[in-house]
Amino acid sequence: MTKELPHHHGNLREALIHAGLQLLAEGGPSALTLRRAAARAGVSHAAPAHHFDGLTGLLTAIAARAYQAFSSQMIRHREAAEPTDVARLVGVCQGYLAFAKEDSGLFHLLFVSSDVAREDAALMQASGLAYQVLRDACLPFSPLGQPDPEIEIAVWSMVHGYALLGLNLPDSPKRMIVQIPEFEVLLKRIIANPVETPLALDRDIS
Amino acid sequence: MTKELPHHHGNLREALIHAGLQLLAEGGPSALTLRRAAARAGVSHAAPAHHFDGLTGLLTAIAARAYQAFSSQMIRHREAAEPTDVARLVGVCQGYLAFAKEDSGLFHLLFVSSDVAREDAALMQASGLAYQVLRDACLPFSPLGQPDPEIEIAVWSMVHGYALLGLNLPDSPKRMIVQIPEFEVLLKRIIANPVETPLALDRDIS
DNA sequence: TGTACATCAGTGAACGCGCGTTCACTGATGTAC
DNA sequence: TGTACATCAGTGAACGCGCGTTCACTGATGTAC
Repeated sequence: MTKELPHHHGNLREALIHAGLQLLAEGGPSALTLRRAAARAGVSHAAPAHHFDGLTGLLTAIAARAYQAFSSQMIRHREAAEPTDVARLVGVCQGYLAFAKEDSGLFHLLFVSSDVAREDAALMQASGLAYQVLRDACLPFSPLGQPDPEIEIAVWSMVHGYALLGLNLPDSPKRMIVQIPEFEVLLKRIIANPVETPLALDRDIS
Repeated sequence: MTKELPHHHGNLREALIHAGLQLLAEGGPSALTLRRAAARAGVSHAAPAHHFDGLTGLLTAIAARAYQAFSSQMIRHREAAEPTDVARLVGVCQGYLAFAKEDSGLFHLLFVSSDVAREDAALMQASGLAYQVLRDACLPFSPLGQPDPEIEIAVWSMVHGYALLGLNLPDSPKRMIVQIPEFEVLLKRIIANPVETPLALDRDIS
């Protein structure tokens, strides 16, 4: 807590990013301000101006870092799954949901916050890598063996909506539903029965 | 603009709600404050305290009104659709998406904002009615002829995720997708091929 | 119908808060010679 | 190896901003008699 770093911090930029990640994890989106991040990093509130272009700059750098954690979470769940195409896609989605639930402050930053410079190069690269994980997992289910926007958006929309309904759903409608089904069950409605090739299923229907 | 209403406003509560709806529509979630709503209603900034329990009270009243508009939008699209079960469900979803797109400030208030008193009775009633519209539209696709959480959550998650990705998606991943499919196409993956009864499809596969 | 009075719904000044930002400054670091 | 000096990375005081809230007040409304 007490830092004896004399005047020059050494790596304040990195320290501010980590402080911001902590603040978001602890108090949600509204908990992160420049002044608080500076205080958490043990530095005066004017110091961040030497490293970031205002609050937006700090938020953008944190968002890029958060996308990396997001990708890692999806990959971790994928690698822990059975080595089948279905299990790996389910795993990626479970990583998506786990990140949304466990790091909801970061999830909000990635998908909701309007204070992030979305055009930032590092951020765009990090987000592109994250979405590539999801797309790769969808590839085995594309009818032509190449990326298929239809299945990608179907899976992506469903997992994203499921994540956000779980996070933000008012209690009233939640109570209207007797039991929330597992996401895996919902997902299989999409991937097990491709509309285009109903005869190519590996379930025997004859 | 210039109001000659002398001291007593008449129906300030209603005027504040409408001012808030306007502010949200014009400037998004951050544009609505007590002071601005009061100014828009042509009244001093201290006046709202006589009608609402702080900012949260005003936001909650606005959210209840927004749920009514949300329901209306879904019903309007449903009634404009062909009188088939599929077309009506597609219509309800298109109403859902239209509301999210056209009234994104209100949509944010309903599903994202943390400044709303979710336990408010009027709000819970309004949200319950809105969700009932979606549930009713799903009913014809439930295998047992009674509400089926699985299909409801599947449809709900997908339409919700599709709406939010369309609103908040960073440009980078958007550019990764060649063409965003229409929601109707995605929806039919869910409702046309129920997992439980693959042989009961009305498409001929023999 | 008239009068006294309680209640209601506004006003406007003031408060404290945390915020991002600016500014002159100073101590530490790095470099040229 | 030393020395002069430019540059960098901090400090802390101060600024203005808009916010929600409080407070004593006052004009308008409604009611009892």
